[in-house]
Amino acid sequence: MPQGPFRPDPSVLHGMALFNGLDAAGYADAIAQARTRRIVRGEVIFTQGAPCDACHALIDGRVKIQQGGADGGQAVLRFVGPGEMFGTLAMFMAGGYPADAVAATDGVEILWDTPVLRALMLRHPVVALNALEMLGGRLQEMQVRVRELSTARVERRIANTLVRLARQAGRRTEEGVEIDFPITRQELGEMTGTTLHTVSRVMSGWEAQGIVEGGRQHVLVRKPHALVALAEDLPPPRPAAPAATGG
Amino acid sequence: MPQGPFRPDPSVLHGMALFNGLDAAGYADAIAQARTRRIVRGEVIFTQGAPCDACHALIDGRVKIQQGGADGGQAVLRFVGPGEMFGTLAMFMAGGYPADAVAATDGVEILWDTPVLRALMLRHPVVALNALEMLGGRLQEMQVRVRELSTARVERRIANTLVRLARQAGRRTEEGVEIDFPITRQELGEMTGTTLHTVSRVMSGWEAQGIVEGGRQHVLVRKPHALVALAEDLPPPRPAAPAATGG
DNA sequence: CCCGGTGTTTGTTCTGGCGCAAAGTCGGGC
DNA sequence: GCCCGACTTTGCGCCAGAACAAACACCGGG
Repeated sequence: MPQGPFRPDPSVLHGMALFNGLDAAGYADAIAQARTRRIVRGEVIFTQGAPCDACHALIDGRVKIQQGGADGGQAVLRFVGPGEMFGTLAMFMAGGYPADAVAATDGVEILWDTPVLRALMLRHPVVALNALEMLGGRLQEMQVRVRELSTARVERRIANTLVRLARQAGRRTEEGVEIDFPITRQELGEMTGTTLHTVSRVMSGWEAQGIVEGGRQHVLVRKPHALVALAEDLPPPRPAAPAATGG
Repeated sequence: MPQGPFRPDPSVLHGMALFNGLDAAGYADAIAQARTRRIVRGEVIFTQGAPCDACHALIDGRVKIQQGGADGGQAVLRFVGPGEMFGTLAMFMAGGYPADAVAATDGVEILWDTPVLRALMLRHPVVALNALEMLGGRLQEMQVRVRELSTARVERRIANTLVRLARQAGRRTEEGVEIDFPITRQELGEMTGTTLHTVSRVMSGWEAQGIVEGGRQHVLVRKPHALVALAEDLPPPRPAAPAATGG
């Protein structure tokens, strides 16, 4: 059942942090100016450098945000999930979108034209404060990632990346926590600052220890606690062994 | 002439991006609730994890923002200069300050208690929008840094770091562009995700080519264009030599 | 003027992880 | 059911850059 733009159901906004604390009139205001759109897997939603005409939020699906360098090097900045906004940075900055957005799965987005959302923020300052909170959260995450890339070795970085993915996009199953969208080793590499080869090697090692299980575009975390231990570089939790501390 | 807190001169706010577009009453409002404080070199202004009671802006001096990891690894996130705000992230997030702030030089800061600034933003939405612009700019910088750390080799990263420092804190002299505050090789290393040794080696190489000149806690960029070329990994600009392209 | 501490340079060794190469596997389309 | 392309795994050699180590320069203070 393909279809074009349509008016959103008001209830979708209630899950979005951007509108926390907004009164009913405000919601109506926001809804009235929004439009929604279906997205198909692989679709390029916007590209780095393109002028920013609208601000996006994802209702359903996953969108990969990546940035390419002059030298051709790519880095995956994040995967956007339902309820999250994206393409917001360009709204406050000259120079168009700072990254590419590509749909990792089919989905639905909701969007506001830039001036509309700007006006909305001036009319309802609480929305601006919510936006600050969101951007602040992302900034903090990026700072942590900068530190991580600066100081941690590859294995720990991959572990951290998987831990974050599991938290953000993990589906609990009886086998463990499963990343709920298709992701390649290449993409994991571009999220951690390494190559797909190293990601594959490291994950193979973990698989041999029963910590994770990999498949084609698929990752299952069997022992989340062990992964966290790796991410924090704690000594692996020995079942029972009062190992000497000195040394 | 040591002294304690004092009422700020209203003119200092006019240079600050946060108050762009604010009317006179708004300025008065902002000024009335602010206080200023002298800072001495080496002073710790706040530490990672400490509860955030106030939001800071620097009137004069330089402040280093750094984040430490559980493993002891440190990363320098940025150096704050006059007119810039810092400690703002904590205002929008639980968990206190996400990083340490240490004065790199003597200086003066102006600060607002967190609830005061929050209220100010609700009263004057344009301030919130300005804050979004600031945070957006920082987020974008961090994203670029993540990509850089993910994809670029050490030499290029150091070049980029110096280029950014020269732009942000460069003083034009007849010899070139001079970083206008004391900075150690260690700190440059922590800004680029490498060791002070590697920074020293790389800079020695550049010094031999006349691109930069180093001193104790001091850097002078003699050939900014050459540094930019390194940062972008362009082939070094040959004065005149149609060198063969083939390997 | 000497002295100690802090910061810098430089050498040597060692290794994590990248580049290259090739084979293997999976899934979807025809 | 087969084939093709996309994705993944694994081996191997190498090198950028870290770790270790030591000497050296500079600055401020006594």
